[in-house]
Amino acid sequence: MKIIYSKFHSLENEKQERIINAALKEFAKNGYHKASTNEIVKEAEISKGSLFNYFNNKKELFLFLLDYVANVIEQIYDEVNWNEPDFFERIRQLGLVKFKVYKKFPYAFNFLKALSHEDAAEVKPAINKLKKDMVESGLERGYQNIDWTKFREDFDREKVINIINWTMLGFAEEYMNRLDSIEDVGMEILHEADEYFEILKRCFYKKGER
Amino acid sequence: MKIIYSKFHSLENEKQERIINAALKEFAKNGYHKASTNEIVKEAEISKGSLFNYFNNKKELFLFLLDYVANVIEQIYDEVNWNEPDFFERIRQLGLVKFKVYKKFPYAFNFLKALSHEDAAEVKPAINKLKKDMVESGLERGYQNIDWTKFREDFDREKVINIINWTMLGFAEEYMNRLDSIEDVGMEILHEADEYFEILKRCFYKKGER
DNA sequence: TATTAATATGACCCGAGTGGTCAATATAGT
DNA sequence: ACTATATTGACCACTCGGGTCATATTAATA
Repeated sequence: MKIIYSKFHSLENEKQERIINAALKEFAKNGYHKASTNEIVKEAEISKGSLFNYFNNKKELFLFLLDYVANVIEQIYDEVNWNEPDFFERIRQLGLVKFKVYKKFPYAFNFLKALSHEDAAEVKPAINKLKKDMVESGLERGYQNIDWTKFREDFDREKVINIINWTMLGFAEEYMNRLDSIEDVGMEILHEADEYFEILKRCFYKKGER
Repeated sequence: MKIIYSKFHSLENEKQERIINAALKEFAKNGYHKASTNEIVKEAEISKGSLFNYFNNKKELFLFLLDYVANVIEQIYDEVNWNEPDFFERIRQLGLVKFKVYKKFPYAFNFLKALSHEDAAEVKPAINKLKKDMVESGLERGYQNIDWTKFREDFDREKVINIINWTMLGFAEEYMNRLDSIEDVGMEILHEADEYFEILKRCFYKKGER
């Protein structure tokens, strides 16, 4: 049975986002149990009473976030062109869409990542369901339609893919650390990422491929 | 002024390690403020009274750990052969030594990493000092004596180094996630890492270099 | 504008958990 | 046997947790 959270949804958008971001941040940082609703209402600039008016309790708030984030991810996947055959162009697109999400919900990915270490029994089943759904709908699409013939054949493909992904992850993290605030990520990040793509292409594509 | 913690140091080694690891784990996971001394004594299998006998209070315990970890890192650096000119051999060695430390203090690196996000005012100055010292003594040595002529010259060297490092970091993390417990890391990890080195060498070294 | 309905507020509740203490106990040394 | 040292965990004062609710503020209706 699906809960509708009508109280919350009839709020102005900006307030909704403030609450979502505050909650994502707090849960991501501290996990379900140690996350403080006091901290959330302070960050979201609403009163305690309001929060518990929109969501009956902490657990409902958390479950709402799970669902919300799942939808956001779903949306990301829908925006990507899964027919693009060039591997680098594909992850570039994925990066771009993720970047847009990041601007709106800076803590969504941290929240998602933290889920894997979550051990609160009350929310574990919901988390496992989310994971299952994401693997099914996500990895299913995964790298379909990619033109692997562009790649050199003398390397283990899985390892090459890992190197490329870890490079992007490492770059993104290092880039974030360079900034003072998580909020002021600019478009420059993509230019710099492209320079890494350029190197990796020349390493892993056959000569002459672009 | 340096505190000696004589009470603690006259304990049997095994007990010292149990306490250190329990404390590192708790602080790494929860940060200074939210770390619980109750949790630490439970994990270390000592009584509350004992902990506060060895260390007068939470802050002293934390400062002790800072100092201890700094020394461990220092030791790592001393074990590495800084004359080895081959870049990959060098970080392989570093990995090996880190691996040894990891077996003894599984949470030391998590603890160190968590320090950068620590915001407890009571311990901030000590953390900053540690960071300063580590950058000075560590990055100083850094990549000295490396034979850079082995590398292709048509790539930006800094970016290449980043790719290699991020690959190793990504690999290590992925490897850890594959394991059930942080404790059962085996030597196989090095063999698998070597396979990545092989790929990266063929990418970034000039033809014919090994 | 007066009245009602809907929202938003934060002081307050009680239970859980905090860092830290200390009289009582167990162990070791002589 | 006696003393000195090491260890224990019940206990304390206090903070902070999720959640409530009477009151205050705003919006809607007339």
